[in-house]
Amino acid sequence: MTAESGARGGSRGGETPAGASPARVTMEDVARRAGVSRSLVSIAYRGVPGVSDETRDAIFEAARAIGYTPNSIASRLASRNRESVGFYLLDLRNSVYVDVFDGVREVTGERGTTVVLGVGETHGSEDRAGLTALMSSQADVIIATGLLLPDAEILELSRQRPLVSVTRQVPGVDSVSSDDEAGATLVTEHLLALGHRRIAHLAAPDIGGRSPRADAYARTMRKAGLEPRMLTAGFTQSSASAAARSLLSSPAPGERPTAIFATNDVTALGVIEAAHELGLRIPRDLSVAGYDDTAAAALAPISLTSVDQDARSLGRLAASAAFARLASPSAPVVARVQQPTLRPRRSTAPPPSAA
Amino acid sequence: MTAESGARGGSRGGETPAGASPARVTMEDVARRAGVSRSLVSIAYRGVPGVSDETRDAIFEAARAIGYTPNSIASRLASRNRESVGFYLLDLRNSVYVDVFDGVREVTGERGTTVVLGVGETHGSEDRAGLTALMSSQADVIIATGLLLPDAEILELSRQRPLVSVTRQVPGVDSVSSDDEAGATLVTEHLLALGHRRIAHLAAPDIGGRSPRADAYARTMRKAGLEPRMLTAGFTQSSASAAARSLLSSPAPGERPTAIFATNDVTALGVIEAAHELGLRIPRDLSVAGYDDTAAAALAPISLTSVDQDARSLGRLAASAAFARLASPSAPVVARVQQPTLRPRRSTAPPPSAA
DNA sequence: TTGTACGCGTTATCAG
DNA sequence: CTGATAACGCGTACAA
Repeated sequence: MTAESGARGGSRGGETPAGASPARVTMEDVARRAGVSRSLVSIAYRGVPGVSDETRDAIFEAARAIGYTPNSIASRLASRNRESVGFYLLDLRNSVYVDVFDGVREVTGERGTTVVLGVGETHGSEDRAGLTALMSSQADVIIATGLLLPDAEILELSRQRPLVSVTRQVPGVDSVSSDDEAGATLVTEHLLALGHRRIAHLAAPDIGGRSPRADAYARTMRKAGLEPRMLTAGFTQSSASAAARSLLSSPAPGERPTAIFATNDVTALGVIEAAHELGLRIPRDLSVAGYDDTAAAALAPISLTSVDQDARSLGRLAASAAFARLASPSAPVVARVQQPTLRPRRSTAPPPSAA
Repeated sequence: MTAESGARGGSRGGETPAGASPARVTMEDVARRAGVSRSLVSIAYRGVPGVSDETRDAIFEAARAIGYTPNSIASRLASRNRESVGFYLLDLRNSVYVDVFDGVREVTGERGTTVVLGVGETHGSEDRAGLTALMSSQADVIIATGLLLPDAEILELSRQRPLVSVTRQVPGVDSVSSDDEAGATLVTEHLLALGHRRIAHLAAPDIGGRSPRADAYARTMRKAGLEPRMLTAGFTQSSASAAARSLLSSPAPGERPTAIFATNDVTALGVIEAAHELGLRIPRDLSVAGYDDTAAAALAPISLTSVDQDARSLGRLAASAAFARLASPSAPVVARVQQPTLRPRRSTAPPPSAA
């Protein structure tokens, strides 16, 4: 990402930009131009009955002529429309969250609701800022995925504004999630069935909630009479890579895990990177599994075994839940859970010893 | 992405959600609770001088107690602060745009400006909606990357609101971009230097602007005495994959290109997919190069030769340009251009014949 | 159908 | 520091 700095581009013949009209054009202006009252313009723009087709056309024509753009800020302030949804996602670089977003847009799109976006940061672990920004912007309900806050704080925030947590269950808060225990169990059993015994788990950082994936991994290992072996890394690929590197290089050859189950695809990619650096081939020397069935996992050269939680569907359900909450604020808390699907790919195979 | 439908989750003991307070708490309420005037509360929240530290604390304490969240909607309507920036990006799945966004956030973050997001759709080619949404939300300047609109329409939109185009030059509009001709030339020359002669280019759809990458490819080929061979695909990986599949399977063996230069990494990944399906190995049977130096390109198993345009830096420059435009609306149009860097990786190698 | 008047929650000004 | 008052641009009865 280091690139030569740029040359100053020419300003084609000293042109002056077209935009930048200092005074904003308002409905008032449109009304005046069209020779009608401001209320009529408002009515025309909202599409409610009360304007003749001709005058309506005249109004839009006038608006176009003077370059009017409706002010949604003022509009939302004036109207009691309690139907706007805010969407918060942790990380734009993890496509699960983007999938969720797409799902949300699918249903909000149908209802004509606009969605305000808030974006967090994996390194700052500061969803607080993004979340409160959404609240300040008067989102009437917030759909959040990838929340890093401890359960207690999420519950507290949901006290200020209805909140639907996606991808993560939070007691006392509406949520739509996938059965992470089931998914992690599927992965671990898959690895066991292939003949692996030294299976390590690269867990997500503790964020003051449950850790269903890690728990299910550990339980399944113990049930098979094996000792779980966990290590923790951050949320980024590079931090996972560093963790995996030390795991794979330090122990005695016979100690090294033959398979690593990473808590998600992003970190699984980090494991793959580390393996490459160490000259370990996948899956010959090491099996790797992730979680989320990200786009990258499906790429042929990667072909990462993963778990599909159908994030898009989660998004759809979350949007429905959000609207339902808006409709009946005091209905009981809903925790919807979906069943995930294992997607076995070439990154997992029998261990070397079993070959 | 097809997953089993979900089971209805239990509603833990019929709890009722915490949130959903029908009446919104306002500054008025805070003022009353703290025993001060509304003006003072406003002053306290804006951080302007005029409040003693003690009363300020008291105000915030009162606000916390009754769960007050400032209403940024009302605030922006009332304030004459014309400094808000809207950011539009085409596709959340193409990490270049996310890089640009990060760059923008870097500088807006320093200035404390919040950024409103608008997201487009690659399949709909409808940036209009996203853009006008940003205008309606009263963004005072718009930074847009991945614009699909024809030059003329962009120019027209920039008439309504100052606009900075990132990643693409548009005559008459502020822009920050990378020298695509230079980058594409680097790639083509790289392939030529490796000994390739049958080099195909997978171009982006025509969107009514210039096509610097395709042009540079064609020019460089001709200069080497070779016939350019172009085909066009959509913006998605799958459409690129389909196009590449037909290109690679139909022609007679000796006709098949030995290298494909795709217009960006997303489509290059599509080419890689197609090659895998056809049993062609990279780079042994086919060299592949992309553009953008996306995260996926750097992954060891992919190792895609690409061009780094330092999108993050583009984002930074765009934000600066946006603020500059806000400061002097009638300054001449600026077109800043950065020089890209070739990132040769393992996906490109000498052609089979030269081996 | 049209125009009037009030309110949304804040900012901003100005005289106390 | 306070309290009153005028915007901000528009939604929304209500009356004409």
